[in-house]
Amino acid sequence: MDVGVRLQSIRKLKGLSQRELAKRAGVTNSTISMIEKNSVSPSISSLKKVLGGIPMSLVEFFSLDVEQDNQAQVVYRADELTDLSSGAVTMKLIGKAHPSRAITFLDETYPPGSDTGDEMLNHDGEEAGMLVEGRLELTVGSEVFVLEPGDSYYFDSTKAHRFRNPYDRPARLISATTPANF
Amino acid sequence: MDVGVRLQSIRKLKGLSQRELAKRAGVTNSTISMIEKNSVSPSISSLKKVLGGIPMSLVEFFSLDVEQDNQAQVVYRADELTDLSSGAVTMKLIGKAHPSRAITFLDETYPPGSDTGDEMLNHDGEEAGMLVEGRLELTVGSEVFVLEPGDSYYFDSTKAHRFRNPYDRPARLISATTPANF
DNA sequence: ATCGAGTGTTGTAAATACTGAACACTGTTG
DNA sequence: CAACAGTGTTCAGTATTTACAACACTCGAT
Repeated sequence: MDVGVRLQSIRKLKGLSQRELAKRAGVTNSTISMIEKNSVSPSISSLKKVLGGIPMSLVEFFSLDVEQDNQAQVVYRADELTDLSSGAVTMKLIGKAHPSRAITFLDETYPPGSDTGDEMLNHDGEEAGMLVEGRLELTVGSEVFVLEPGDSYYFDSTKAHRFRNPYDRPARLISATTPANF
Repeated sequence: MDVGVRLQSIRKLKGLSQRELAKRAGVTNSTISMIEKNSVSPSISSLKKVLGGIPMSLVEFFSLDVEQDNQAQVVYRADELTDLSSGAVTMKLIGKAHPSRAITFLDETYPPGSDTGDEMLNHDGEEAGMLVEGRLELTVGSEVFVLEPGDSYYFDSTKAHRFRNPYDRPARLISATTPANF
């Protein structure tokens, strides 16, 4: 985890000295010194105060650890996607080389008659997508929508949701979910 | 922020008692009691220990505050998207009704000859997309790729990147970025 | 109704984090 | 070189957090 190293790199990135950051944050320079040297494990309240001087939220701060993956494959040809299909629905994942990815980006095809059941409620995360071909029925909570090509959606993954294709042509959907569930 | 309330609701959601969570986490029940009552502000190390008993990461824990937005618009028709175009490139944002969204989900059109400059390096976040129509040139770091319809990409936003359409037909791209920059 | 096992909430003492002031080290200026 | 303004580190004292143990309470079962 290494809170100290992370804080130090952020601080230097912003071009701040320990004293300067300390003044903005309302703590002493020694506090920052000790945190950066990992000689203490700061309390939430003081870390929050410190980050307030940057400024940066706790979420942003802790999100930075995922950011060290690199050198991974960038472009995936149409035939290189990872197949995650379950049942009739074809789901292809972009970014298989990113082990700790933040986004699940999918190319999904719903053949006529296909259906995802209600999904679990996920207690975090959001979901967005755009229909590229065909027509697709989307249920979110108690609302039902019919998507046409070019139509899109955005909702909290906490809400119960379901995709269904009761039409006679396949529907193709490009979607993004965060955080990654797969 | 209210760390206490959040911890308590997560713990109850998992069906754990203070003592049960304490045992799994390797702390005492009184610690958890006091944290939940906000009578102390736990240190990072102890909060991490506590969350380890759930289990849940610090990122997940702090991400839960954003999750309270609800009742927002779900489906956006093709003509309802927010236009974010800058210069020649047409960029349409899905999910304008989500003020604190986690994903920037865009429908982008690059006319022949268009180009995004090198973008700032963003020190967090990831980026994915799939080409739907036309051809498009993508530069990431020192590598150059030509995307065909159905081809996709995934990379860290920290890397310098640029999109360019030197061809004679418009290119249409669907992309997702996290965290939201707009 | 009492026992037992569960719950969450306190005191007090030990452990840990934070402040304030000193220190040692750089680079710049006169 | 000396004075200075900046840097990060360290140490003693103070403030806060944590463990351990006792307490009060609820709920079922004997």
